[in-house]
Amino acid sequence: MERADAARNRARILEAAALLFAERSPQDVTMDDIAKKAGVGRGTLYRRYPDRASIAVALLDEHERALQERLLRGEPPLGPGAPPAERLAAFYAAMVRLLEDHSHLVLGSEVGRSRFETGAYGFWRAHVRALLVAAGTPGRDALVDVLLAPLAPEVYDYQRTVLGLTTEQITRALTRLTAVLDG
Amino acid sequence: MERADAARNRARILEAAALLFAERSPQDVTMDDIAKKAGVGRGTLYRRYPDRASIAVALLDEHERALQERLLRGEPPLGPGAPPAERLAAFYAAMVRLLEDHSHLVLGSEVGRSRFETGAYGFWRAHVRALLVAAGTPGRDALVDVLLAPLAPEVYDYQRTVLGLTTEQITRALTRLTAVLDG
DNA sequence: ATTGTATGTGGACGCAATGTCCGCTTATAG
DNA sequence: CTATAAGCGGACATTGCGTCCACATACAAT
Repeated sequence: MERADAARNRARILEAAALLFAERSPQDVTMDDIAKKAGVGRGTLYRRYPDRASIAVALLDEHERALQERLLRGEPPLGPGAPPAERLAAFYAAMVRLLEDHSHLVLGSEVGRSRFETGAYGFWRAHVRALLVAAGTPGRDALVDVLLAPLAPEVYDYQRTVLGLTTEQITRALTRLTAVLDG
Repeated sequence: MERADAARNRARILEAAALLFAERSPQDVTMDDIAKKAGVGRGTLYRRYPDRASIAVALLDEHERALQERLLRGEPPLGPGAPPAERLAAFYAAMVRLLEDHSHLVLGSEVGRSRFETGAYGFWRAHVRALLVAAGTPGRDALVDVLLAPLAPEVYDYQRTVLGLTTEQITRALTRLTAVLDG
């Protein structure tokens, strides 16, 4: 059971981190910045969150949970019921929304390899793999990560920020990937 | 024109870096390690290579050039002449070889966003885009990076190291992506 | 209420790596 | 042989990380 002061500080930390992540590039936010803004000491911060990524993950958590819930029990085509290809397309569209709405958080949490070690990646992976099974697509195990790769925050950020593509263009391109299901 | 001692030191630095990158994880190799192993001072190292990534890029350069040459002027299906889908499949196979043979270098050079800023990425991008144009595929500009995303070193490394997939499995999965060309 | 104690706090501290700076050295040209 | 531009190298300041521990405080048991 969590003590009252601990709970208060956790809330302060998350709030401060959200503000800082929103106002500047995630890797320019130091653990010290977060501690200062939250009004807690360095040790208190490290007690719960060993690094920046874990804070961003905590902040993302609720949004990701909401999407996961819709994937499991929501209406088709996102939820169960629709054909696999349509469900995959709906999943892509939803992920683009998530990336767009919380790009700063996602960039803060999932830099490089750490992306694969989050629980969320495991969930997306299981979901897409199930769709591949349902569609009877061979070579699932390798195809899953291939299909998830374009959702890497760096890729999305590059497409949006550097190339100046719209969310619609990206969503359409991702939708074309559903062609690999039936083949 | 480059002075003799400068050329000697450049060679020493690259050789030392190659050894170090081969023997341990790239991010565990510090600039200081490289300088020490090369027998040069810190300032000498920084004079040419502002960071680890630029050294890895230099080391990768010749291998990438060789592939680029084959893409431009080599035999089909890698070089010009074959249908776009086959050329894309051949490109994927060649990139898997490159990633496999030089994974440590690639991981050292292209962590996260920096991948998109290398000249090599620009080349791969132009190549794949040309294939999309040749195939008459719509939505090129967004599709290019989607098709290149699974070649991100982190993704490949995750598939090989953590999931334990074979190069064949990965190549086959990538080959399936060529389905998006005709559709 | 009081007190005991487990839990939590906070900032000082040591460490490791970065990138810069500048006096010294050396290659090369005339 | 000498002038000089280019290159060298290591000391230094800086920055961020993660730990540690003396102190504080919430909560429960009496």
